[in-house]
Amino acid sequence: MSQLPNIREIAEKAGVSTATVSRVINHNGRYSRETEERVRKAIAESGYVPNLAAKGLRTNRTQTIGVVVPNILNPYFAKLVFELQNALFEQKYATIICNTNESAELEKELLATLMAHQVSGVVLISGHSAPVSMQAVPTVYLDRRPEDILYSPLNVVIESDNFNGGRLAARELLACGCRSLAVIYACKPDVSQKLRLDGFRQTLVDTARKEIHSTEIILADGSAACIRRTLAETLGSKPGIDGLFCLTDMIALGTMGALQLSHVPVPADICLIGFDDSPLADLWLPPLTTIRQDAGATARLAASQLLGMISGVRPLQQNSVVPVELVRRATTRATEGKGWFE
Amino acid sequence: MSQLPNIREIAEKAGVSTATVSRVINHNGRYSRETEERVRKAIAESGYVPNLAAKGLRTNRTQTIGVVVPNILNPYFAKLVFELQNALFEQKYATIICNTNESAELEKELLATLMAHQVSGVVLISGHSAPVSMQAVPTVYLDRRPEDILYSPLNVVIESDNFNGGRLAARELLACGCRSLAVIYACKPDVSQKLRLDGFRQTLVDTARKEIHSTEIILADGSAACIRRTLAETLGSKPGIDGLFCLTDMIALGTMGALQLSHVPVPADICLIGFDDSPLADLWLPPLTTIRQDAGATARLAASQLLGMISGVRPLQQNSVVPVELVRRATTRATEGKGWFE
DNA sequence: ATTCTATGAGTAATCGTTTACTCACAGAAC
DNA sequence: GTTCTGTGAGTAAACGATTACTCATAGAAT
Repeated sequence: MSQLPNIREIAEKAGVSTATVSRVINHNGRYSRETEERVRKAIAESGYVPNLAAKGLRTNRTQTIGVVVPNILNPYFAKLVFELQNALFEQKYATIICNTNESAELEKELLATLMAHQVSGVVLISGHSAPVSMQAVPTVYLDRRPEDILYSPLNVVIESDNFNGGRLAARELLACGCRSLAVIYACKPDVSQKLRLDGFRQTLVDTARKEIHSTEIILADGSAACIRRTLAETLGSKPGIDGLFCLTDMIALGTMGALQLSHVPVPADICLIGFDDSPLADLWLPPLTTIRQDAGATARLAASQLLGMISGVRPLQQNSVVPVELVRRATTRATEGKGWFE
Repeated sequence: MSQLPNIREIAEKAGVSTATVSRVINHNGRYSRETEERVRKAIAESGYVPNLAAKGLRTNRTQTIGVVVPNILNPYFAKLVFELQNALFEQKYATIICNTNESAELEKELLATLMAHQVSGVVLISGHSAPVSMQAVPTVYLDRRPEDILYSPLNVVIESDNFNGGRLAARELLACGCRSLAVIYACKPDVSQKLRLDGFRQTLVDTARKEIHSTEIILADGSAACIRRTLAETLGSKPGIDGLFCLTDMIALGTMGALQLSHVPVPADICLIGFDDSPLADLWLPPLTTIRQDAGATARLAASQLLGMISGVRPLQQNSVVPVELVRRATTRATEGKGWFE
């Protein structure tokens, strides 16, 4: 039960005042080289670690960032969180990660908890905007932009170039020779997903070629069973579909599973393209062609903007768009003869 | 920039002292029903949230738990963390999650950060034991048991019944009629994996049947490329292998990919069984037979034991073993004729 | 010799809570 | 009428850091 040493003990041990110890720790203020050495020695010998609760109380800076995520079980979000954490830890910030399970109510509760913990900033992947009580906390909206976001020097949005992603997907399918396209998504697309959809539609309109048809497949939910059912129905009523754009990788993998079960060769009969470049996309067989959102770049940008706002820098722009790129793997290369299956 | 309200403002608004407000908030001490109502009203009206840094400073209880995990990108660990978080949040505890990327050095640094944050307790999935400076913090070692763990009323180990899991895997393969088995794992198995291996070996010894052979395939690393290469070599030099036990699901999926690429039908030619019951096991095609570690049960047990220790209860046992179970899916059912592929 | 300036370091107030003491008051017991 | 007991609520001292002031000293400038 030996109590942890506090700053007073260090001060005593080094024969200085607590103020001096604090100054040495924070490289803040003046002290002689000799004093510094004595203090550092005392710290090292006693294994002293400053109490961040006390520090946070005094300075209102807790060195803690709250990250709110819809579902950490989704590999893409896990990647995003992983990268965020790395970037923040480098700057000595700890990360409190919260799952909302897509529930707006739970999200409110979690944000209140984060406020209680006096987080220095918040990263929100949510699609909702934060309550007014949080306007004083620097916030980065990541990946999903809330519709009713209130712009302020403490709010910033970072999102992938979803519109262009949708366009790239459409072009790739067309380049593979697909003529009857379908886009497939869960019934309540968020703002980001709508942009992907817009980019896709716009591209088809722009090509303005009579022989190209397109339809939309809307899923009641994202489960494998639902995908199988809905896909079977659609393929039954509209035969000839030869290109599918799935608005997320998870849906793409579910779709691929459904196609494999019905012995539809991919990409020979149907080309398939996802969105996210989830770690699974590359692991799957056949590896999924997809639109890559660069989780590392996005997370690093989010971290730097957030830390900037925390240290009082007004963000240069309220809205950053991270480029996306097509990652061509095995589900769109129009191969000769047989595909990966059958 | 309106400052958050503090307890003094609430006290003023309700016409009582801060002590009374605190007592009402913590259901601690005496106050009349009428006073309580006035205080609650003031709290609700001002959206007051107690400052946990101050509370933690005073009480040494920060309502925060540190969770240290080797790699949150591994779906099984993600599930564990997810469940832990749910269980802890229900009890009003926040969770700081840290990734060690399997680095012992980074782990030390992360633990120091957690100490600085005055966490109330720690959950460690690591294989190493915590440094002595952390002996005062209640700790749950999860999933992987450190070899040199120091038992104390503040240390507890929770692990799956790995030995029995190994046994179940061996029995399942034998029940499928496999006669030439192999177990496949990465070169530095941790304690848990060694136990799985022991259970597997022991079962083969126990059956004591001459016609049953077994070998071990040791991977230099867990990458898909390495699995493919090593597997090809082994299958080349020792033909006839008809049952594979992979010590983790991720290895199992890599193995399955390698087999699919070499057109080996699963389970017709080779039966395959994993360990963990990662969310991917069920998503994959064909769905993977595996030994399920119940992440939900494990996490809930960990949370309750940790919160128990935090509130001063001596744990009943230092070492809890959570049962595992065989989940039979499509990679071991010896089907008639063709398997899922070819 | 006096004043000025720069440097190094200490004093003490402060952050927002909790909680050990203290106390006023009302009713009960004597 | 006095003492005792229980209840409700206030006072003020912590908790461990940071930092605005203050001050002693020494060397430079006058």
